[in-house]
Amino acid sequence: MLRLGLCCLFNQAQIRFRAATAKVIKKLDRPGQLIRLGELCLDNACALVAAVEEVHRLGIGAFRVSSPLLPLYTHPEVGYCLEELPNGDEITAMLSSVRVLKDKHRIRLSFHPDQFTLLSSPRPEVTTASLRELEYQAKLAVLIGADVINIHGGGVYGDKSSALLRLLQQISVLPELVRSRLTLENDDHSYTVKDLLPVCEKLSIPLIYDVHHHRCNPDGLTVAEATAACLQSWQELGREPYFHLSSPKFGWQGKPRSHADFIDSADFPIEWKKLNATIDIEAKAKEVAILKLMEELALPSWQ
DNA sequence: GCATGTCAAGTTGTG
DNA sequence: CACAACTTGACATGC
Repeated sequence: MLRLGLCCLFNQAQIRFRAATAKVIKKLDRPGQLIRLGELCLDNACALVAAVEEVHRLGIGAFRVSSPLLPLYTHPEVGYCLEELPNGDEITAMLSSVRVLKDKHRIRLSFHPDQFTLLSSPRPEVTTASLRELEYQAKLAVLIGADVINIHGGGVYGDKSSALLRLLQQISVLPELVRSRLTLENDDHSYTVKDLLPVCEKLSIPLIYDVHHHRCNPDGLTVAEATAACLQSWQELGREPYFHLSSPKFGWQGKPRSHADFIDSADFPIEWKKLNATIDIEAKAKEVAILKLMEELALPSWQ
């Protein structure tokens, strides 16, 4: 059976994740910082519990957790670990309850580190910071029971084959907690499914197939072929395949890259309908867009 | 209250 | 060269 996934935020439901800027946190002394950050973390852990409850209630089967769930965790100056926070135990307990709840409701959780997390950069400081971020997300993934940390290929730096070699090398030496969750996704201007497949195959890393990116940045493969490649990469690991879907904001003329509020059901690859898989829906209207798409395509509720 | 400017980070493409 | 886009606005500030 197919399950659709919500990305990070809600539209209608009153569930909000809090944020902080380093500039403001830096004005506090260290104990003050840890108190403030601890409050934000606990609020966000509570919001994540509410998020899992809410997607279950709506019949949505997956949720992408936003990267700054623990704000500024990996910041070079104000970064911290849970053990340092005065309410660290409480936060850890709340995150564990997310795991229990998502198991109970069979909700799949994932992470998608943002654009600064790259494993193909020739700059060591970029790689170091990316590793730190990936280790943070893996630690969080263990706590809440997320099985996916998904990244893009990153930059090309004028030479794609060298960049792919660096990507391959960096992934191959990742700590197991990260590597066992890491996935690669085709993006909309540099790395296609065709580019990433050899890396995925060599490393036994699954591929997340984003059909919208594929349509923006084609590689000669058909949607059916890219779908099959994605399926195989997951199924040989005995894991549930993962896809991304969105619709272009201004149609396919001009610049189709930014995401529309809703999904045009014509953009849904019909061959996906019969799969056992997760499809993250990237649409500005969030859960409202997912419910609309489920209705239009007569997809069953995930409960 | 509400409008507005700012926020850790990388890379690419557009105007 | 500046700036938007990327998976996503939220928060502090000033009126």
